[in-house]
Amino acid sequence: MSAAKTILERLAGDSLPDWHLVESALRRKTLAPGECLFLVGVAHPVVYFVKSGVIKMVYETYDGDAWVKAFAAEGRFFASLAGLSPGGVTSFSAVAACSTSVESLPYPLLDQLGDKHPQWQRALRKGFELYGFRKEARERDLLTLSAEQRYRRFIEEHPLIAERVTDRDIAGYVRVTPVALSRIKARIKLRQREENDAS
Amino acid sequence: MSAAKTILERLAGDSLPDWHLVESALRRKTLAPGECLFLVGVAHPVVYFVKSGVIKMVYETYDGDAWVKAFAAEGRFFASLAGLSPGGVTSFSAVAACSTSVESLPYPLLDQLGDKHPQWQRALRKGFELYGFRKEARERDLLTLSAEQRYRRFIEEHPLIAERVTDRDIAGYVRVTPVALSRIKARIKLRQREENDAS
DNA sequence: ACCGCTCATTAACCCAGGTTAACGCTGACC
DNA sequence: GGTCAGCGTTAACCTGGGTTAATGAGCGGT
Repeated sequence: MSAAKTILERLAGDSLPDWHLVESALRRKTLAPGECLFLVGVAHPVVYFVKSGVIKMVYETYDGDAWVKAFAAEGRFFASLAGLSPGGVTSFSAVAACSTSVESLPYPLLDQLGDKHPQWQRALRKGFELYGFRKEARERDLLTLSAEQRYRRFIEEHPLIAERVTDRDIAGYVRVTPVALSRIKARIKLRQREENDAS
Repeated sequence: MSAAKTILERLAGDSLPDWHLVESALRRKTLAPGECLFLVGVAHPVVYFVKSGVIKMVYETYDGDAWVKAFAAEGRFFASLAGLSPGGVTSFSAVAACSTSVESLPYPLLDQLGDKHPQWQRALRKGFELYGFRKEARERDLLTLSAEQRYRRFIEEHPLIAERVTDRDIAGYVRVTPVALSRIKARIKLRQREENDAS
């Protein structure tokens, strides 16, 4: 069973017709740590499904900084929305944060299936709904939490990702430099020690 | 012609069947500056369409800070995605940033229409797609730009909103305190004056 | 005209995080 | 085994933004 099928049927809440069309369009790819799935600024109307490992989605600035928009681990799907619409280009790069294997589907095919079958249209709508929902949560964290709070939340909510990616990438996700993250970790450790001493 | 119809048909790229059902469910509301459209944490499966004015979507933290997630001016639609799904509650509050009039539709009706007509399902999907697209841009700005850059971009891209809302709200959107925004503005003005003197 | 309110600005002080650089560790490659 | 590169940590210094407080401008209410 492909990862894509599991993920899409969970979205649809139903089995999906014409699956053979999808099956033959499905591509599998394995990436070594640091290997690039797609670059920013290219036409790339493709949806990815993560089978194992972790993909990081990265924004790069002119001055060479790289900030991590999001991680996607097993069971997640993702795409650059900007790169899906005709004529659009990706707004970020996708890079393997550790050994990772993914499946991919061309978005035009999904779009066609959506026009043909209500189950597919529904799956796509739910997909965008979920995607928007995640972005909303991320946006809220960036707006309302401090750097230390964002770090703590990430460790709590994604311990399995945290142990597989470098601190450098975690820093990029928390939106601080690696140096600052190191200080934050030291601060937390210090406070824990103080609490233990007090008790 | 209602604002909702214009916006939804633009999304669908088509005319929408069963519009009379929508028409009778449509509610119009006018808000004074500072008046609240809905509060955070309530079940509120409603989609809004802005006819005139500006709505600000606000995250409030425990310690009383209020950060502006987004503004919606005429021609925009919005909703709390978290508040749309059954059993979910809104993740932010919506408040009029100036005199504003809006139209609203219950989401369950739209969901039903989506199951019934492909044109509606398509409109909804495009709606979520667009919503996600906007979040993606906002997320990128928060990750990759400095406070000053975020301010400049906001002024450039939304001059018509900027002139209708308070600096306090702009500060909340840029994610700095009003004091810091004032300093940023002073810094920009100072630099402009220096440039003029040099020439 | 007066009051009271909110908003924008400015100053003073403080602190978290950015920057640069040094150091040690580990793991890949020869 | 030796070399080299990248990572995480720590220290020193600097800066942008948070905090608090004072001031003044604008404005609705009486």
